[in-house]
Amino acid sequence: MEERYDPQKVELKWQRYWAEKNLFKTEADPSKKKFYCLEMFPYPSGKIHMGHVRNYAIGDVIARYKKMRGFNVIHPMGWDAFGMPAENAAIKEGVHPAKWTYENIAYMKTQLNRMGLSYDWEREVTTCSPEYYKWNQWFFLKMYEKGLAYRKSSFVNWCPSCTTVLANEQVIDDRCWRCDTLVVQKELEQWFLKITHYAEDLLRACDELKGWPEKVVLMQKNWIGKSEGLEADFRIDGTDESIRIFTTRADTLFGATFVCLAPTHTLSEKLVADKEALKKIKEQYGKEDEKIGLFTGHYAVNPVNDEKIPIYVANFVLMEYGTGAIMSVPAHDQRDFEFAKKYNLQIKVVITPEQQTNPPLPPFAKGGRGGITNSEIEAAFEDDGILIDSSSFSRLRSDVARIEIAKFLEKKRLGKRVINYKLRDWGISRQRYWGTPIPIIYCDRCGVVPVPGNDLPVILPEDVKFTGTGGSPLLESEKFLNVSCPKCKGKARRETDTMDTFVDSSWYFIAYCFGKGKINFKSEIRNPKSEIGYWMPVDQYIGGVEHAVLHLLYSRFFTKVIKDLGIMDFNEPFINLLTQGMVCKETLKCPEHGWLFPEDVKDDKCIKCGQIVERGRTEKMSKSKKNVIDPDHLINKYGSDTSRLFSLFAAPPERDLEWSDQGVDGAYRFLNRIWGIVFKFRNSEFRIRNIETENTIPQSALRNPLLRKTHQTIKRVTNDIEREYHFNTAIAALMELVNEISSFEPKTDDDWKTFRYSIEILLLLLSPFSPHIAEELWEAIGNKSSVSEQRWPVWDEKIAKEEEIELVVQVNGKVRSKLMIPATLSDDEVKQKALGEPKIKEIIGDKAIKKVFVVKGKLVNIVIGD
RNA sequence: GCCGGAGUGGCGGAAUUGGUAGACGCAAGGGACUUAAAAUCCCUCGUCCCCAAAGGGCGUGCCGGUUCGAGUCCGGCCUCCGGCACCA
Repeated sequence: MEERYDPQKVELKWQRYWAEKNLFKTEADPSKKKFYCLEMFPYPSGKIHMGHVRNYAIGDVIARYKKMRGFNVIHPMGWDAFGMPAENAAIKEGVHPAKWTYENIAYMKTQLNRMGLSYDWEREVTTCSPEYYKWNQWFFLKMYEKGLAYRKSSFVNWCPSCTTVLANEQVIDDRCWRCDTLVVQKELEQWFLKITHYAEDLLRACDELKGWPEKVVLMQKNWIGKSEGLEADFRIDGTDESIRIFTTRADTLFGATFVCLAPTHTLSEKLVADKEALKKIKEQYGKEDEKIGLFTGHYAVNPVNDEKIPIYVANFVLMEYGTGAIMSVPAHDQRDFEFAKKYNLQIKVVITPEQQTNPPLPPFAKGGRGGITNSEIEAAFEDDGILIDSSSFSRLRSDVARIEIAKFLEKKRLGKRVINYKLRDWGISRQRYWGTPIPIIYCDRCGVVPVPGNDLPVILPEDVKFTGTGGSPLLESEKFLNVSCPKCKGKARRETDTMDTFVDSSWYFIAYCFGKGKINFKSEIRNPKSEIGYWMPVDQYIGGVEHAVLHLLYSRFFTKVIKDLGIMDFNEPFINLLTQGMVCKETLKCPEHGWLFPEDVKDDKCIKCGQIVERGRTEKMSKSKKNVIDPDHLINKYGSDTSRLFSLFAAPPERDLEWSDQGVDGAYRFLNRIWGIVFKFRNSEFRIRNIETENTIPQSALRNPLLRKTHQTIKRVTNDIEREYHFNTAIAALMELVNEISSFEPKTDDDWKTFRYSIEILLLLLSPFSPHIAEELWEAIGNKSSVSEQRWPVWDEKIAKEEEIELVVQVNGKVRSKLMIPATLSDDEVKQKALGEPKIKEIIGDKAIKKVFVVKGKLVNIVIGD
């Protein structure tokens, strides 16, 4: 053994050893209890970043720990390999997306291996390979058969820069989530997956997600956005037609003073004569900055009171939600209020706050009831209250009135109670090349024809041109485009759109269950020996919170579809979810040169201009803010054991982690100290006398403080890992043990045995966090087999227990004294000890003792009078 | 605006059920070793009063409450961070 710790040498050695022994290969074994540990697979962008390091370090600790606890652990990794950056690289640099992607994968795989992660690489999946995406197409066809995949024309978010459609959730503040370009609306024929079919299931099952962070469950619930309301028919005056509206506020129906249609509503086209004006509204559709409307020239009849109210087309009414038409109640809805003000429409108050019914009705109705003019109201009153001016429903409370008015309209057959969801069907069409081809053929004679199952996969052709202008390169590929119709054998064309990459990641965790990446879902339908049945669901999923809605919701949706196909029999894919925090670092900003790298700053000054540099707040690592740490550099300098250890020690996993270069030094020092301890042991006389491992603790050493500390540490580390993976405190406990071992001077053979034993335990406990050094030192103290094949140690409560405790004595809640007492004393004895303490006697003096509280093993509080 | 979460030393963070606030680490200061430096080891380290010690006061964003006892529970506020946001 060398005196100096050389992480590069040690890590390479053990990475080779693990690979040669194929130590992390797993096979289904129904006799063993399984544990599925999964980290979100990366997009192969070129290099891993610190977010990955953290994510995968967390997952690896869990996988290694569970393995030592005796579970049959499946811990796979793969590549989310379709996506736009590959195509952008093709356009910019002329590299084919496939080449670019596979080269990135190769490099990133070496990076992951350098981290010492315990993956079973035989299960690796790559979503851009035909063997993988074939099943995207297969699922699509299955959904098509069941009516869960359909095509419709709709307005979509269009990013002019990426020349593609974006999902609603890919639009952030009206801008493209990738390139920040302002998104415009464009009408296209799109393929949709009917996730709304499962809206209620997905919502209800949220309550089963006990192992998920509450906030993520809440975000899912909000996204699904269930609301109960009423659909009501407003007849168009002078015609037989009517407008169906949706409202959650049936109690305000008497306050409706106009009706608004979405610009794309079929009736808008019918009712508006001025097509130019309508077109303008359409262009402004969904724009949040301004509400604009257009009077149709027609009137609607309010079904509750037969009042005639004007019909408008308004840009703020969404076609996608409810019925695409609303009744407007400006007195009780802020949006309607703003619209009414702008177009000078009537505002009628019908709800009044509960406490203020009598006598005045401010601030809404200064002039009493009726005849209220626009100028008298400053804002809509949106809360529930008591109904007024609502015929026989007046004086009812809002919650009651909603039901009563709904019943009334149902009886008249002019309305019905309905449930609405914010959740929309999932538009999966992308006008992009680097994705899964949608397996559909368009025939002039037969129309839309699905590709027959036996013809899968529809291969993405490689010989296409990337111009960067216009639409998808597939449009130019005659070979791909022209096909004979599967039904009539006539001339037909292929669909050229590809699928949203969220489809790929919606089932990859199931794909890992197939050994050696041989995915075959067909053989899994109603298969009692299914490997999916053994491995799924995922016991622990770990990833960034940025996927709290999209990826997780889509995966839940796919799980339900796959269950309905008879492939699996559980509802939810991920039992436990851990959303790790971001990796952040201090930022540096020069007033002239903007963000600076740390090496551009000397003595708090910018090396370019000499101006004082502002130390900005710590923010998520990003290239643009120049506060990133490159994992390659880090591992070259300190090794992966140190990198992993620090990222686990600096903060609990779910919280943001602030990167600190000195903190990394500290972690490195800690590993060096352990190295030093083992080196000391190796060179000890005891070791030389006992070449064969001596590993029994003699009876006479059972009360050794180091042995006690060792058992206390097993307990603490185990509990900290079990208690929501609090690795930071687990590592702190290991540091305490190392401090204790360092200061321990073995003299007798018993001492040496205890010394060796505590080192052995230390290495076992350390191994999930920093596995390479643990292996190396495990070997150095004389063990033959790999540390990762050992069982997790168990503590003995009797040994861990302290013989003496420090008793805190309080008087009136203030700490006045501390004394050591035997741990075995009864409450009464403890009380007497406390009262007998000279200092306490002095404080009490002749004051009356009112009460004495004894907290077992901890403290005594004596309450005295003045 | 709505819905969440969080505020603890110079810093990252501990405190598991209401029971010693500040574990562990970082930084800082002092010392040992060394020709010197690095590395390593030892000591100090919330704050105020006191020459110092002993001792004591204050202290977990702010104000109040419950309790023998509150970082932890309750009520009200402030600040910061996330998510959602014309969803009728």
